Amino acid sequence: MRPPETVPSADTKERILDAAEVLLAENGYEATSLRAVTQAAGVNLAAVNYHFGSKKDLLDAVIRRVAEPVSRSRLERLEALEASSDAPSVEAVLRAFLEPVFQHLQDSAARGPTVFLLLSRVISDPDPRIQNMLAAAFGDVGQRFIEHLAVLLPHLDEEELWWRFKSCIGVAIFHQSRSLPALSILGSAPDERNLEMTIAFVTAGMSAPSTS
Amino acid sequence: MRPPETVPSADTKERILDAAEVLLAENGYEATSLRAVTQAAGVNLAAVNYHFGSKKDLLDAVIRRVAEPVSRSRLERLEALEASSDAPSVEAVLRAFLEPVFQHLQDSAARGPTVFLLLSRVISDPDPRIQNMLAAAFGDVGQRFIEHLAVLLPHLDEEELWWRFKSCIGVAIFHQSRSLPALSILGSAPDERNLEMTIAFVTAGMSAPSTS
DNA sequence: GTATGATTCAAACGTTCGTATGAAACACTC
DNA sequence: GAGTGTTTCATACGAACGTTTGAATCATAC
Repeated sequence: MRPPETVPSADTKERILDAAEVLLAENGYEATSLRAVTQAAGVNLAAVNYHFGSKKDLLDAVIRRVAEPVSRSRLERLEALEASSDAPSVEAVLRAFLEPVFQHLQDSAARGPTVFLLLSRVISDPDPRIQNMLAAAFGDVGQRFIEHLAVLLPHLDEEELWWRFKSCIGVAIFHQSRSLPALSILGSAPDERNLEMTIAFVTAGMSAPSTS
Repeated sequence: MRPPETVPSADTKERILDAAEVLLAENGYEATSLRAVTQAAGVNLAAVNYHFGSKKDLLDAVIRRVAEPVSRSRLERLEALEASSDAPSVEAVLRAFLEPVFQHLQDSAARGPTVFLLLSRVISDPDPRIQNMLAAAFGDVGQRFIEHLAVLLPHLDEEELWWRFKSCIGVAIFHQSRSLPALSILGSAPDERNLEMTIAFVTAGMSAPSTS
């Protein structure tokens, strides 16, 4: 029988999630062994399969835990824009999309710089199982943002609108990755400047004249 | 003794490279086994270690073979711009950077859409060995382009210039990946339109007002 | 305190991996 | 055609992997 007032072994589950988040981000999915995760979490090897079912299900849980607060914050900001009387600017919409990422980065800074490094690793994985996880975790919110951008940028055909929105995501993801460290030699910029530079770039890109 | 007019077993080496390029792009480095590569290439398992030394060295060879024609074409176009009498536009420089990628895509279309999918997989790998491969394969050329952009965009401090150039790479890479297929539902656009949409986006982003 | 279900644990299973080995097959020179 | 260096081949090795198992431990209810 499960007493409803206590979640059984929430501690073990969370320690596994914490360790898995860091190690999956550092090494990627395939190169992260459950032995390394359970050792870092200080739990038994079998605990992963007991609590999550499989390695893939653990990845799914990690992604969901990261995505949920970001998606919620994005929606809140978008609804705040909708509540305003006049139409928002492109920059305001993109800011509502990007700021929650940086905010989550700062909130979890103690856990290390690995929160969205994980997404930069898994997002390029063509495995349909993983792409479905991402679509389930972020897809609905992305759709909402595209609908708003379509109103603000009516001169773009659907194809170019989606292409540009995907470009915005690519920029944000790429900067959270550890790609091309040679291009990040100066990379000690505070998160706030990184956010402003990103918004300036993608706002200009979004607002460029149509190619059609 | 090696007769200089024939490269010994160039056929086996190239068949391994062809198969490895596709499989590494599809599945990533860790999830690609040498058994799958050698079976797809129709050669013996031991041929990889004989011809390349190790799995990492095979990846290195694959990256180099992809990077070399692109880097050479990029440099040629940049030097053509330098030879011109008047200063090139930002768009012209970015076009010199991006067009060789799309050209290589079309040239190797018969091998499948996997040429740069590979790069989108390995570029997010924090493994220093892999990042060093990429830096060796692309770094010098990137440095040359940054120097040109610095002249054309003197109002950007060094940090923002590098950030924006990295953003351009992020956009190009992300679109070559298979990330977020839901955002590519219309993705039957011809390569040429994809190139023009990319150039429009990154030219506007590069030319945005400075945030400092 | 005893019974019951949830959780943890050490140990093992079968599989797959990258790599190494030594003999066979080949290409070439003299 | 004997000799030499190169390439291929079947096979094996040790290690690491995800997962399973069954007993031990814990927490709770009666």
